[in-house]
Amino acid sequence: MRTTPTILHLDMDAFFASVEQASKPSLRGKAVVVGGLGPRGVVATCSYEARVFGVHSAMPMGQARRLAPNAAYLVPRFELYRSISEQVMRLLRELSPLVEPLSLDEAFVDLEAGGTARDAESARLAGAKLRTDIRAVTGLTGSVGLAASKMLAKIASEEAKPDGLVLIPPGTERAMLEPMTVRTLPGVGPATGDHLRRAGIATVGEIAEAGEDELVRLLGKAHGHALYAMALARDERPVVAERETKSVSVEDTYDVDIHDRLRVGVEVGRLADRCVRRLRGSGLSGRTIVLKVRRYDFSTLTRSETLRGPTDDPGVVREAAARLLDSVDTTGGVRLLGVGVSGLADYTQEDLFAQAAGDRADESAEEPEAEPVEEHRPAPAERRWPSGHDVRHAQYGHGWVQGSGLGRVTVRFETPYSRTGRVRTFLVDDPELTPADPLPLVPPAPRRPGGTGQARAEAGSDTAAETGPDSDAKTGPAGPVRLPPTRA
DNA sequence: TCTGGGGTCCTCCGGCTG
DNA sequence: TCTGCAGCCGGAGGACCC
Repeated sequence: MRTTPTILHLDMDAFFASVEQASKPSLRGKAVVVGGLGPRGVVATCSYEARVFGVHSAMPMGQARRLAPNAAYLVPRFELYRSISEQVMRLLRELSPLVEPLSLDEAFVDLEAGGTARDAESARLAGAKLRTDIRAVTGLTGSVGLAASKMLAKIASEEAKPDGLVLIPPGTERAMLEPMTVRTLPGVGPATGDHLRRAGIATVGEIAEAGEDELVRLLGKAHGHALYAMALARDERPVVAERETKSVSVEDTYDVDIHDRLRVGVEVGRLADRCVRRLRGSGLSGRTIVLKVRRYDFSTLTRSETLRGPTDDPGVVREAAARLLDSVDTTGGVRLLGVGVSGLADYTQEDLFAQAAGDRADESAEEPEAEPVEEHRPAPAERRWPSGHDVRHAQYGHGWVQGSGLGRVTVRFETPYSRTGRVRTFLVDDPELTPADPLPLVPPAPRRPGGTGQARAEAGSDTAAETGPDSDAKTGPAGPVRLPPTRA
């Protein structure tokens, strides 16, 4: 166990929603919800302003809309988030070569391995500088936790949220953990939490009191030992820069349950192709094919088949998935289908079957996906002009889609560095309106020497009220933005 | 309008094998 | 030759995380 708080955990604050607010001045200080907008969508992330209404991630979108009907609802723009995440990860790698990304918005850094910090004070300075740099480069805020282990660093960053830094001094860990609820510990979700609560264990201190044997009895060997160790603040897991992929899978939830058995078969084939494309894209092949089916009543079952050797042949994966489907009863309808491949190997051509199938496989893997059936897709206008996506108008310049429907699309013309912009409505096939790439959240540094400060100050404006005198901004920071109704 | 998508890890069970 | 056992592997499901 290390004795210095030199493991850093970074967690970007409400990442997707913050990116959207940074790129759209009119949304700053407003309730923003990012997630799937279809009938079965869920919330991916929401701004802190939306959390006030009780909205949280993983909540069904319908429930979120009931709680915060006036919030801005946007579809995720993963490409944009990925590019900003790369900027952040680059800053982390300047601190240490040992960076373990957990997702687009979270990572561990071993500061000791990078030589940037060997004691508490230098760790704190490194963390503070990181937060400043992230703000300068991306215009966003991140929370930093510093501690002697990964578990504690993660708990510290959670405590630091939003936009803060918390360092847990070595020696104080157990006293800090004791009163916390069991759900604080990583690996304790709703089911384990309930299980422990029924056994009279509600806090981390009570886990420690219960003893290791009792924990193993309650939760099994692996989970019991691990949880007991964590309750005593013992966590020796190292920061690991490279993680091997263990499986690749794709799945789709359908807006309407599929009842037609033939159609289920077609969808499974399509998913198998998509899965193989991803597999090949990563230069991998795999032995075990997994079919996942979620039925109309939300019951989920998986069927798997292990081949004699690894494959990345779409024909082989498709056939295996079809065989697995034969053993599943889909009467009543299915809401989700998925195909995955595990038992991965680096791409090798040991699979003779795949070699023999060579050309045919390549052809089918390149096939563009057939158009899904209309009933399972969003309305045409929403499909062409997704909410939140950037556009450019020949006359009015850069903006973003605020809503669309019934042949109209409503655009707000503003950029990350402008004041709150005005709204205009166009016909969906207006030739002057085209999709556009997102702009950087922070404008490129001006060429004149020493002139980077202004750009940062503008991009960092926090509330709509500060961004300009435009009418919409005057609803005040607490007033959620109202998207125009879909009728134009 | 109930409940996404892409992962990882663990447990349990049954069959096979030495 | 039969039986018991341990260990491994495949398959299924559950829990959790972001």
